[in-house]
Amino acid sequence: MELTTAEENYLKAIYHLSEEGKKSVSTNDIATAIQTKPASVSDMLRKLGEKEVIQYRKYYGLQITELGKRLALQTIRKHRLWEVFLVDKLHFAWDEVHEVAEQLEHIQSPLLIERLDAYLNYPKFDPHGDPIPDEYGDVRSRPRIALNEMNIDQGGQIVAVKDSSAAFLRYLDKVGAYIGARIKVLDKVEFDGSVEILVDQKKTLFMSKDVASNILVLQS
Amino acid sequence: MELTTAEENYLKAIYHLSEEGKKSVSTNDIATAIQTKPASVSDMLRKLGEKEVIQYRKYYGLQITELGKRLALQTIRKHRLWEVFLVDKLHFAWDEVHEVAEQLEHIQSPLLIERLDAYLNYPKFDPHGDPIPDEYGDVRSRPRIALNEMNIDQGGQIVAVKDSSAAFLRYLDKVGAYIGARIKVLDKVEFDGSVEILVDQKKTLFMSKDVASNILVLQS
DNA sequence: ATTTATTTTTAGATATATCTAATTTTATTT
DNA sequence: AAATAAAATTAGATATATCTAAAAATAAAT
Repeated sequence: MELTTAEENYLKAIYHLSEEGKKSVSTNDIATAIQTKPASVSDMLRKLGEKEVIQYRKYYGLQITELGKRLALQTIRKHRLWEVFLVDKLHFAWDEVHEVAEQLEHIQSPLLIERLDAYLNYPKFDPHGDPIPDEYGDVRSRPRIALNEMNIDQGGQIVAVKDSSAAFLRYLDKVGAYIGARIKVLDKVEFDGSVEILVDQKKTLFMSKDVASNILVLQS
Repeated sequence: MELTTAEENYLKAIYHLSEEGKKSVSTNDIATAIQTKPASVSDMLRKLGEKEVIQYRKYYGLQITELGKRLALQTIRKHRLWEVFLVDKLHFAWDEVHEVAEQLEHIQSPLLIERLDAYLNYPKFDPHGDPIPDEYGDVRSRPRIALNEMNIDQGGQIVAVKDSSAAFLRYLDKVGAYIGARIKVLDKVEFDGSVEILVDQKKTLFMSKDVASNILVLQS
């Protein structure tokens, strides 16, 4: 089963929206996610339905099929592996990789991905801390918690960010709260939800609730 | 000027056929080279003519323009750099690379190609022995200069070291002056020949003359 | 339960890239 | 030079992917 680049992009968006715990994925949601118009989405949903990567009934909504999930995860796997390559090998910054990976993820060559995976040493997480599915679509996801929801004296490791906008990533980089940093919660201010944390056992950092709620931590 | 993937493929074929010393490139030749029908070629030639990458007069034939040559060479450069990557880094056999490189050559990202070039150590030939054009389409290599001989405000990219002892490489790695890093000379101290440089537009670095004179820079 | 608003879909256009079949132009032969 | 062959182009279709504007279906509000 072969998908076009456009179809892959739609399916990936549908997968992500489905995973976000929403009861159903709307045509409008997809249009927003993919920066297109609802009319185009309707058309594409019909096609994806015919290809049986989603179950689609007009006006009723859609559900991604097992086949669809498998294909979406393959694309996500490729995207994240390329991100690792760009950051680890080509010294791209976190916030520079997305656009390029969006293109690279559509390259068709199972051998290429197999070799790339090996070359990168079978990474389990991308530079944003998101898990990389294996070739069968399995993910080893660990339980993660938002930084602002941790208790005082609890420790852990920053593994991902919710908001991966360039501005936010630049900010994190600047204050030294990189993916992989070991942190510990020193204090929480009830009033505004801000937190004080210790980074790598040396630097203390104050963070607003807004910032902290966008940082995901693997508790230890 | 932006070309579509199809246009890039046609232009590349036209460039190759033109280089083969033939007096003129025929519609049929192109159709054969690109595995398509003459009717499709006629259509595309009109479009390429409008975009001024070729000079085209119906029934008379075509000639690739300077602009066309430049764009074709850029695509060829990308194709051959990816081939080097696939063979040198991912251990593809030389006869397995073509198909994948045909896809990779269309990825749009000047930064990616710049970094890839650096990562591969500025190869001059691909695995088939064909020369890799530089970013201007030239096959000749540009002059490199020792870092301590650059002028203030001049920028460039670290491309090699004279002294490649382990100790020196460790030092470079530690301060973040890796091969491929984009640098700019911020200041020079007359007294001892030391320099201050900006690395990747964020980190400033001081270097003694001894260190700087062992670093070779490709000026931009 | 009607009316109103929102969401979704369809109808009809546009743009790219391709094809087959028909036509036109150029080249070759007699 | 007229007839024939070859090459190149146009006309008209098809397929993908998108859009705007209109219509249809569902959801929300009075």
